[in-house]
Amino acid sequence: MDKQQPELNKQKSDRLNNLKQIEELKLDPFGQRFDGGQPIREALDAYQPKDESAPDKEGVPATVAGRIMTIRKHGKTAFLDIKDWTGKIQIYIKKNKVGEELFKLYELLDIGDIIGVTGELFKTRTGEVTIFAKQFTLLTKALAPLPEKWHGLQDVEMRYRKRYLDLISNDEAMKTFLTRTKILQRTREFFHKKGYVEVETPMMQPIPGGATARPFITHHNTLDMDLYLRIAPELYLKRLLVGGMEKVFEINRNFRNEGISTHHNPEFTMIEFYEAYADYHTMMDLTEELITSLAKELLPDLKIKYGEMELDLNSPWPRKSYMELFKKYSGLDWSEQEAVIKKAEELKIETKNKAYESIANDIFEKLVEPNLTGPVFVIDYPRAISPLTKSKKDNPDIVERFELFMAKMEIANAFTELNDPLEQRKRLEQQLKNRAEGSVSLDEDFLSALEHGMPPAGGEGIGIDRLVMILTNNPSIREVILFPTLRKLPKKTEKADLCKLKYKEK
RNA sequence: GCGCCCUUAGCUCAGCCUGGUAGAGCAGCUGAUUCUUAAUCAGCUGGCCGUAUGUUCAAAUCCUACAGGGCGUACCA
Repeated sequence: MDKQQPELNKQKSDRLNNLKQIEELKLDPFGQRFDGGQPIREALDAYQPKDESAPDKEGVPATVAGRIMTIRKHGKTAFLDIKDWTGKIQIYIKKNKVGEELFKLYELLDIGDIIGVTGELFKTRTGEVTIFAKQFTLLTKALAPLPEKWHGLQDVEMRYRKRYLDLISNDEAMKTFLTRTKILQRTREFFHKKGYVEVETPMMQPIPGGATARPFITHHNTLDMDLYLRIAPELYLKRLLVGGMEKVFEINRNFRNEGISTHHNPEFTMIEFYEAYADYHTMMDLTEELITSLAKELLPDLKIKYGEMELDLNSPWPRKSYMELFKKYSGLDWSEQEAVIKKAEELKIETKNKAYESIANDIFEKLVEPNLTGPVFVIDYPRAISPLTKSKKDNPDIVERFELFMAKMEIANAFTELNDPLEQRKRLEQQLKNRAEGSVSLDEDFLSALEHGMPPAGGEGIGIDRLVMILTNNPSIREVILFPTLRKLPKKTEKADLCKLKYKEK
């Protein structure tokens, strides 16, 4: 039972046919360098007179390049909408303006093709700024059709798998990702202005540290050793503090081999920054200043709508203690161990083989966090769940740590860094003891770095993806990561059938 | 990991409850059209109804399994 290979999609074969005819006209269907183009936004702006009494700038020359989104044919004339990443402009093509030869090429154009156009700006009868084409050139023939012009690409899975189609056909997606790069750029500028330097530390680490997530393992053949994709850069950045780099930041990916959800992607972007001679109060001020300045550019009044929630980012942001919040929402004092454990069992929280602090923290996550619309700094955490943090002077069981919550999500986590090597060893050993077998060994080199003296410092990590979610009002982390982690498709994936076809002919 | 939901033309979606020859819009093709804009008008093409198994005279529709995806939940100091 040999099933016939399905025929090439009709639309694709039609386009292939157009391509052949273009080649017969001695034109290159995949184009050449195109000089002198301007962003479409700029062309549109060039037409609009600044003050309204000024006359329209009829006839201003314009040259743009972009993808054809729609074609409205009228016999010997046509209107095309072409789009680049700054905007969309209408092109008017008239047979007796561009000449017989070019008009032949126009007739072979398809939606999705990329063209370059030179002409003059004018306003149509209906008031749309348009380029009256004198000249145009095909820069790339598109052999596969675009998604539907009005609804765009809706299929969520395909939007993630074929992000290029999402970017072409959904303006909102493009906008989100351009905003994301803006946020990254502004963040870098912010830290540079504060005298920080950007550094890069290993993504592949022999001992994964700085957090407790399960790591991804890989293997180096020549060295014949296992390496772990980092779960955090923390321990390396602290080594730099020891080395005398006083203000450092790193923006890069972390990898955690845990579940996937609307708030979790296995690889995610984090900025971590460390400042010598500072503490967690310094970090709070810095964070508030940074996020406020990022938000101001997008939402000048600093009032953010995120889904159903409304966040007011105007300073000052409240700072509330962990213990206080615990009491407020659980109705129990953190020190009432028996009552707390009972409550945990009621809430179906796993309590076996778990440290008390970790059980209590589960309650915190379940009962308190859903109330933290924020922005709010939760400060002063229990020591046992914060092994890298310095204790408060007046209470060794509480540490100088805060987490920033926005829209019920943990956005940032920061400490006054623990710089006592003896205390640090104790804490890490304790942590290892509490963990299941098969956990990783102690990072002795990190401890010896501390023995050489790390200045008192404040340090922090901010989850960039989640911050972008909030600032662009996206409900899923997959909407702000260009290529989110997805399952591999089963054997029967869609083939790039045209490529095969072309290859066969040659 | 568990629960609920989704998968039909290149794209956006109906049809499924109540089994009986697979529908629309966009896109595409042919023709008309020298200021249209979700252009319009006339005609046409295009489906392994996610995959596999059942039940049935008959399955897009009902059952089961699997795959991919979404949401929720769990895990993730």
